[in-house]
Amino acid sequence: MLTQTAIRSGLSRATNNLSSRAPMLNRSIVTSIDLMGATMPYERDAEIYGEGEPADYVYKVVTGSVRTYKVLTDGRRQIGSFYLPGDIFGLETGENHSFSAEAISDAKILVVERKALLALAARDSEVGRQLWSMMGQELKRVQDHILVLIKTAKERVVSFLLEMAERHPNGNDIVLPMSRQDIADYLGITMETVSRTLTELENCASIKLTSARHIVLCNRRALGLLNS
Amino acid sequence: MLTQTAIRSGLSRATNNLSSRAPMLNRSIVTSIDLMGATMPYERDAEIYGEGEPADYVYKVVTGSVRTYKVLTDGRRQIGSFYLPGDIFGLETGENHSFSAEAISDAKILVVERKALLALAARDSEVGRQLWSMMGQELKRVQDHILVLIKTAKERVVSFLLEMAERHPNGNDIVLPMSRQDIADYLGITMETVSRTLTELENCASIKLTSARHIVLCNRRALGLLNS
DNA sequence: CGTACCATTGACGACGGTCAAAAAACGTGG
DNA sequence: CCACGTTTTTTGACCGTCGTCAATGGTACG
Repeated sequence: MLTQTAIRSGLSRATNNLSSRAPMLNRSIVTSIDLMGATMPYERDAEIYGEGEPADYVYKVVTGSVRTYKVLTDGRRQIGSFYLPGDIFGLETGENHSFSAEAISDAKILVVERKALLALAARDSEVGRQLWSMMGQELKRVQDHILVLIKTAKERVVSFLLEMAERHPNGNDIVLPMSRQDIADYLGITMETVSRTLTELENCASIKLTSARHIVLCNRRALGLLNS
Repeated sequence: MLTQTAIRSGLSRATNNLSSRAPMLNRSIVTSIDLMGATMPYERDAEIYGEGEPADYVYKVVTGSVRTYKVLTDGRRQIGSFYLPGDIFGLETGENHSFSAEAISDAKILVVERKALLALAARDSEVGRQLWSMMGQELKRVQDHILVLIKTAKERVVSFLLEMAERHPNGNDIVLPMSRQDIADYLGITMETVSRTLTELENCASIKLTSARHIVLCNRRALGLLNS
């Protein structure tokens, strides 16, 4: 696991690339982050940050993937989101992280100081707007998640597949970085139900399970109908 | 139902109270809104705004209460939040409302122009911070809602009761403005299950149903344990 | 080639949904 | 204030979906 100290020393190198006094107008957050951050490696299942820790850094997935989650008192785990390459996560409105974050697979993560980002936003109102809009996207994502959680098990799995296909570069082929248990904890159902539903979808020729982690959507029309 | 025109004419009176050029430093959003807005009456079940409509106004409950909701294609309704007197709602990051809003009971709602609020935020950085923090509260509320939706029916009802008690001024007495159906659509279960669970809680002496809409929490300790 | 780990499948039961009826609460007009 | 009709809530009976527990099958990695 990487220590906060390791992150700091990595950043001290990176932030030298970017004079914090130079004006940077009309530059998008996404490109700004790339210049401001340092890339850090995390291995499979490594914690990136824990729930309740100070949210001093903002993160962007370079390679690999990430899950954010909470664990209830009785041990049940709820996954809040999956983050794929290009996604930004860990940006909070409060002082502390409200979820924990872990690498799903070995991952390279760009780490940026939060205060550097906020300082940039203060100088460049365009960046401020983009921060606001990112919060909005996050809110929308969570609201959509709620709509998934009131559906039947089959609908949840279909929603998940369509969401993943949407976020995936290559059309109907999906390569899942996460385990069945991760999917289950994201959808609020059990691993067994996820597995059963997938084979059921395969039986009605809507999908093809090339391997456990590689799914092909064969009948998007049928999936759309099943999605509520 | 109130028209947009009616809102506008009400506001034209109100905004005259507040010169938009006068500096207003260190004033909280909540008090600012009170001065900037016009109070409008809505009767029971009246629509305040619809999903997808331009989010040109921000609202604050004066009396009565409000529900925000979405209706899925198959008719299922998901209630996003309940808003009680003092609560602010309808603030969006995007241009349009992502939920619909209705008065649960006859209500008086303070209506404020969004752009007036944003203009104020631009001049007064404290107000900007408060807007940011309100978004954060909204995000937290939705995230907590997700955690409720993965629990059992009994736990959901208990969570709901505790949430309402928390937001209520007077200790263990809860007066619910909303119907069983509203509660059900908020918790992702059926009306019947809500009702059954409440009588079950009454049978084990955790609550007392003085009337259908008036609930007394008798054994907070027991309820806390049931909340998982 | 063996050993974990992960995914699938099966059997069974419980929780909660559905449909229907009864009871209670509410509002309105006499 | 009461009688009546309407709406809301409660209760009952039944059944389907999904969770639980357990065994089997598959895959990756040393």
